[in-house]
Amino acid sequence: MGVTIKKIAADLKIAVSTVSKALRDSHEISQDTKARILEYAAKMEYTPNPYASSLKGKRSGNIAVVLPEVADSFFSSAIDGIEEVAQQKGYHVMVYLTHEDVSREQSIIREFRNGRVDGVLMSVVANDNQSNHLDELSASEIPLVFFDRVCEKTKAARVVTDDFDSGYNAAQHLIDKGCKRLAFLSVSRDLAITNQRQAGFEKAIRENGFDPKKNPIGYCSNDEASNIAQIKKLLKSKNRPDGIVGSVEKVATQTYTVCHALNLSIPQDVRIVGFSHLQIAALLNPSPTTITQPAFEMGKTAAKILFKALEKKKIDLKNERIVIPSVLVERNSTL
Amino acid sequence: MGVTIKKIAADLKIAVSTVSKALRDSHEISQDTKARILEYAAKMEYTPNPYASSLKGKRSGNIAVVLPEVADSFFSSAIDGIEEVAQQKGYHVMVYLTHEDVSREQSIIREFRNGRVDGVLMSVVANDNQSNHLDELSASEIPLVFFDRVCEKTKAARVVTDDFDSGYNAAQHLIDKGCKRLAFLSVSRDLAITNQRQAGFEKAIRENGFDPKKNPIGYCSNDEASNIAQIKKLLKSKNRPDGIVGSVEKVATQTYTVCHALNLSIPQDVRIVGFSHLQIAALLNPSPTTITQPAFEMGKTAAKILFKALEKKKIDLKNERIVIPSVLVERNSTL
DNA sequence: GTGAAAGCGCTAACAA
DNA sequence: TTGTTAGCGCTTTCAC
Repeated sequence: MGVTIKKIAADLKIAVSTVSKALRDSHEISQDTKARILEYAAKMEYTPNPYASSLKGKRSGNIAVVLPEVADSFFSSAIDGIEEVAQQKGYHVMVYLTHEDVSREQSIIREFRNGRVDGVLMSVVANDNQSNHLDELSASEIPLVFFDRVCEKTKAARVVTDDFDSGYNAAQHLIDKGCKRLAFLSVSRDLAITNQRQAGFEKAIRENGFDPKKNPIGYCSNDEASNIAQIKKLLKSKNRPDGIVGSVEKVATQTYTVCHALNLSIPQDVRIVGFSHLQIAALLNPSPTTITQPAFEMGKTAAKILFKALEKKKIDLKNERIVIPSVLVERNSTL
Repeated sequence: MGVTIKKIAADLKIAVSTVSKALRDSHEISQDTKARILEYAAKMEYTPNPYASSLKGKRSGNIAVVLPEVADSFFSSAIDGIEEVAQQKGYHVMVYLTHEDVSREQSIIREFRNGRVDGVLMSVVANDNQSNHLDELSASEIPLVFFDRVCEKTKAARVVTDDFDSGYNAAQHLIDKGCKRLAFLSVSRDLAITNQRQAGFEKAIRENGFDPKKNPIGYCSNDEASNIAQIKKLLKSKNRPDGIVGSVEKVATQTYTVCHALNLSIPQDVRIVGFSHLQIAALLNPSPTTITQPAFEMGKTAAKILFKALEKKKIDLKNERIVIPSVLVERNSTL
């Protein structure tokens, strides 16, 4: 092990409690001793053992970020924002990937019960209508903040984007550009955010007097091949849609792939709007019109809320709800 | 707090040590008591406090992954691979971002001195010729494994790709396609991997009888705007190169951006090969020929090596060196 | 086969 | 102002 308080105390022939207090800059300790201790500690490159103090009811200094995946520009940017705030606050970030698997999510969450982390930031898995594990966590003393993919049933702070409006805007944009037959590609009936986006989409459909039956909703999965097959089927159908809203980045890029494969030109044959956070959107062929989500900001904000809860134990943030708007960035896929 | 061993012992009116042993399936404990304890623990949803046992010389169960950034498909895939192995082994992954800043890297590493993590996986910052903090870590009992961006001076296990050969292949591929004047875009004079790639590039230049002076090496930075300006200057010069090797993903996409801005056609005016791990490469305009690095595999392998060291304390892996080859994927940027 | 007790590094009453 | 001591949850000798 490294240098401990005990060793410093022994070397300096003083009590451990004196050292402990000096290191925490207690007013009880004289300037002289404080200086002597601080200097020696610095010289010895003392670093406190975080887990020893966590045992004494203090914090471990670790927070958890639970995500469906990391190979998605939305989530990686969110991590970026979270890590930035955490580093600033002296906290450490643990990353967990659920790969859209509820049972993994459950076992991950359940491991948090005994002090591993002080707080949890999370985006839930799709296809999940179980929320016991989340409710349990929410009921514990460990603060929980949802970001992006929230679980509606569970009481917890949440940071989301304006999903309903974005879905509406995406559809309306396609209609404005002349599309007559839209399709919305969702990923799950159980995911609040895509349901919101879908609801916005449907509102635009109705407002424009379109027939909902002719403007279908497709449900994609976590399996690339089956998504491709499904989108292919959609785009080969007699009544092929001429405008598509991709509710998450993955289905938007998969739609691109299918269009390339079927030799459908974007935007001539099909116009596409995708929810996305791609840095390199401008380089795609053609560059996609996107609903660009404030991923970095959402991560940052979620982390800030969490730290607010961590710093002042009293605050109850369960009703906190922050909405950070997305932006429709027009590019060549909807010319 | 949650349920502790102490509580279980009290409830069952037995000694804490008995409970502890039963939970670790010690042979000292009778089947009966073991069963009774295990059942009760399960019922109470007992989860051990990981940090209490870490204090007793045991492991915390946490490993650190230190990266320059996460918004890069190479690093996010690497995290994916690392997290997969870690979850399997029951370890937890802490992510730290250095943003190419040595001082951040130093303070992050120095925080590892006192038990926060059991082991470290890392890709070093560019522009760093200081390695004291890495040497210190390497000398400590905390095992260290470099992946991708290694520090040559520091003794530690390393997992890399075949950088030299990949650089050579990239240049040779451009030459095969008819390029007469190449450029290599590096990111740092201090980064072993890009230096290796550059050395391979230079070998191809020499072997083909090209004049090194007319096939320049450019050094990009971490600042997007200045890179764009630099690449712009290169591509506007009288002796504009007709073939470019981008040594990391970022400079490759930046080169694309510049070509679009200057109305240079790829591959007619300039051919491009980029080191990259982009999932959606096929969708770019035009689709780029890439040196595709085995990011996921590298992460997995690095993690496996680390766990090998963690499980058997004796092993010294400082000389371990694993090379996982990259693959040149030909697409339309070098037609 | 079970239990009592010491101790990991640190904090916080309480005593001096 | 400084020191003594107990204890956080757990593991591990060593007694019984």
